[in-house]
Parts: sequence; structure tokens; C-alpha cells
Amino acid sequence: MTLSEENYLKAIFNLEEQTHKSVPTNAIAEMMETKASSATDMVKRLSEKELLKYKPYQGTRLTPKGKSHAVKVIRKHRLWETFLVENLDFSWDEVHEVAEQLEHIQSDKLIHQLDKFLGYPKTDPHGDPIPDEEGNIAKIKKKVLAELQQEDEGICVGVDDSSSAFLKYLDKLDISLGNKIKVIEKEAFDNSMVIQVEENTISISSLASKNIYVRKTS
Amino acid sequence: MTLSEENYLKAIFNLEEQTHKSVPTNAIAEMMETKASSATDMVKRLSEKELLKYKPYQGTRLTPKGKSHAVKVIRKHRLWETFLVENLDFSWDEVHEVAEQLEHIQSDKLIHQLDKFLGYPKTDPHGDPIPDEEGNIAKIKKKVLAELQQEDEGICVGVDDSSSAFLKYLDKLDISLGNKIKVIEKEAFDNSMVIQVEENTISISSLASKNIYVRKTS
DNA sequence: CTTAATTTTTAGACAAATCTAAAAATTTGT
DNA sequence: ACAAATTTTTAGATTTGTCTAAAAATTAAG
Repeated sequence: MTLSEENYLKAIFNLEEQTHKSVPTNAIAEMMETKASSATDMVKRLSEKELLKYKPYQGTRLTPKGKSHAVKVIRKHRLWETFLVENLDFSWDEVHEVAEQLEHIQSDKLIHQLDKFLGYPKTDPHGDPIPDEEGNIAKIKKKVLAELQQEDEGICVGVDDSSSAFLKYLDKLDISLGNKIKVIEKEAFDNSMVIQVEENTISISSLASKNIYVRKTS
Repeated sequence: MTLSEENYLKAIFNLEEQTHKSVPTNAIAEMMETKASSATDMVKRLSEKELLKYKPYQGTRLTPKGKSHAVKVIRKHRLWETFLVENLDFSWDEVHEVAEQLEHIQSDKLIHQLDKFLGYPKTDPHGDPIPDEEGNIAKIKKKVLAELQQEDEGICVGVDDSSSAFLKYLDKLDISLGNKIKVIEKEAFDNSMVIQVEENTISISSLASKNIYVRKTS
């Protein structure tokens, strides 16, 4: 399994998760930041290896074998992200690029021991669940912050938009995973809200509140 | 800089360290477990990038730029080995293969933070010095155990042969880095010796004692 | 000091992963 | 339902890193 094949597999897995439909070649190309012709070539190769089913012009779906491989890569990615944040003082927005490289290291023992070293974490620094050794991914009950009503309380459990810009913005606002959030006021006009994060009271836009996931606690 | 280029650079660096002469193409090919023609091709490419000086039929020498790059890779390799042994319970003989992969991860911050996390170690699990951020490699005063005389004492500071077989053998004998070793008896006939390692008294062959480095303490 | 052995290089081929440009299939709009 | 727009595939080229086989240079031996 080459680096590039693994990256395609991961991209296709994510796209299939979003739509639960067969994945169009163009969508793959876009996610991989490459040309449709390159995506076609790769999809054919992965199809020969039985990691996915591909019908020309009909898009692709991962086979169980392909899915299992993709999940392993995601497990590695999320464990490494956790290590970087917990032990090497990386911030949320810095981890992705490095984890993209580390996720391709091949060693079952390494990843098993890393998991143990980290204390078998359930989620990564963005709140996304870390698949277990068998490839099971826990479903995390979450709502977008925007859905909460005045007086509602919740715990920050993740973000939807993992872009560096958004994560830096959250850092500035001192919002991080595990924080207690209470809705003080909702503004009907522009859907902005005033919230209390731990001890601080701040105002955030509708766009921001739609990208923050919480587990409701009241 | 591709993965393969980095591996060649590292190989050439090590060969140049051993002989302090210009490195023959065949030696490179042998170390890389590839064919001479492949080594020629690569050496030409690295020469164009000014990482080494290459004269057809005359062998190659790294430029300062090439040397500096090779040392960075070695620094990463040795830091990762230290991490694997210290934090993930790998044994000496298991680390090499994984470190060969990890050494190619590109991130200055990662390696800086890893160094800090490990407490700025001076040597890796085999006793080899870890280059500092500027690329300086500390010289470690060491002798082969075989050179010690009866009654001499030393501390185990490294091994010459890092093969899995030899390292496993040392593990079985309970010899590891930092152990106090005392020569009880030298056998002139076959150059084997009886030594005391910490509390245990054992007998080792000439071959083994020539592959263990010690810092003499008496 | 020539010939033989060895080392090294060149030439040509191949696989992986990509690209551009053009052809083919599918979907959409009227 | 037919032409237009879009999506997808094919064909052919390129780069990286490798190989084999043959040629060229160097070194060793009688």
C-alpha cells in the first residue's frame, strides 16, 4: 500500500461517510487537489486491489477491505494528533499537517504502544472519535451550538470546520475541548449569540456557532 | 528532498565517516541494497542539487550542505529511537525499522518539541550521540570491551554491531547501556573473557567483546 | 606493458503517480 | 427527445526511482 493509495482511500472514506452514496470521480479529485484523470487512474488501481468497487461513470464505493484500511489510517492520524497536543505542546491548528505524515508510518506495535502511552484516549483534539484496534468508531452524541436555546448548557466536544483560521479564532476566544458553555442570549436578528465559556462571557457569530459541537448537559 | 534522496545521503555520510575517503559507487549500492547503476543515477541527481561532489569513476564526497542534511536525518532517527525505547517500551533491537520511517517526517517544530519532551538526551539507546540542533555531534570516548585488561572496569556506552541478532543476544545476557562492566578474566587462547555485568558474572566470546563499547572508569 | 578482472557508467525499459488535451458518456434544459 | 453542458475516461507525455545488459574506464596480474 503506497502513501498515495492510502490518501485516496481516506478521502473516499470521508466522502462516503458524508453522503452515504457512491462517490463521484470529481469529488475525489477535488478532495485530493488533483485532476479527474488522475483520480480515475488511481480508482482503477484500487479497484484491482479490491479495496473498492468502481463502475465507469457510476462512481466508487469502498469494499469492507478498503474501509478497514481507511479506518486504520484515521486511527493513526487521530492518535498522533492527540500525542502532538498532549505531549509536544502543539495547538489544535498545528497538528493536522504533521499528522498527515505520521499517519503513514507502518508499525502495528508502534500504534498499539502509542495508544497505551496516551491512556487509550476516546477522541482526538478536535473531538473526533478515535477508532479502536478492531476499527469500531464510537458515535459521539453532539449538536451544533447554534441549536441550543437561551439558558441551555453544554460541553464543547468538537468542531466541524477544522481550518487553521477557525481553530486559531477559537484559541483566541479561549474555547477548547471540554469547556462548559452556557447560552446567555440569542439574537434573532443575525443569529449571533452571547455565551459563557467557563468564566468568560463572549459574543459569537452565527457562522461560528454552527461550527462548534456540544453535548447538551441541561 | 525525497525519501530516497535522504536515505542515500545518510548512507554516504556513514560511509564517509568510516573511511574519510571519497565513497565508491559500489559501496553506496551495497549499503542501499540496490544496483550500482541505480546508485550512479542517484549520485548524479544529488550532485546537481549540490549535496555532493561527484567525479565519474572517482567516487563521491558530501558537500557541507549534504552533510548538514544527513546529520539532520540522523538527529531525527536517534531522537525517535530514544522515544520508542523510553516511552513506548520498544527494545533496542526493535527500534531501527520504525525509526527508519519516522526519520523522514518533515517538521522542525516536531523534532524540537520531541527533543524537549525527551529531556534533551545526549545519546540514543545504542549509545550513539544525538546531533544537536546546529548539527554538532559530540565525540564519545569509547573503547571496545575486548581492549580492557583483567580487573579493568568500564561503563557500557554503545555497540558497534546493531544487528537484531546481536542486540537480542545482549538482552538475554542482561547487558544494556549504562551497565557497569568489570573484567574478571581474559582467556589468551580464544580471547574470550569472563566479565561481571552489574551483579551477574558471565562469559562472552571475543566476537561479542569486540562489538561492545565501554568508557573505562579504572 | 598488455591482457584480464573489476568497477562504473550508459542506454533503454518499466512501474507509480501525475499532467494535458481530446474523446466518450451522462445529465440537463428547453 | 435532442442539443448543450457537464462529468468522466482515454491516450499520450513526464518525473522518480529502479532494473538489466552492454559498453567504457580503471585496476590488477603476469
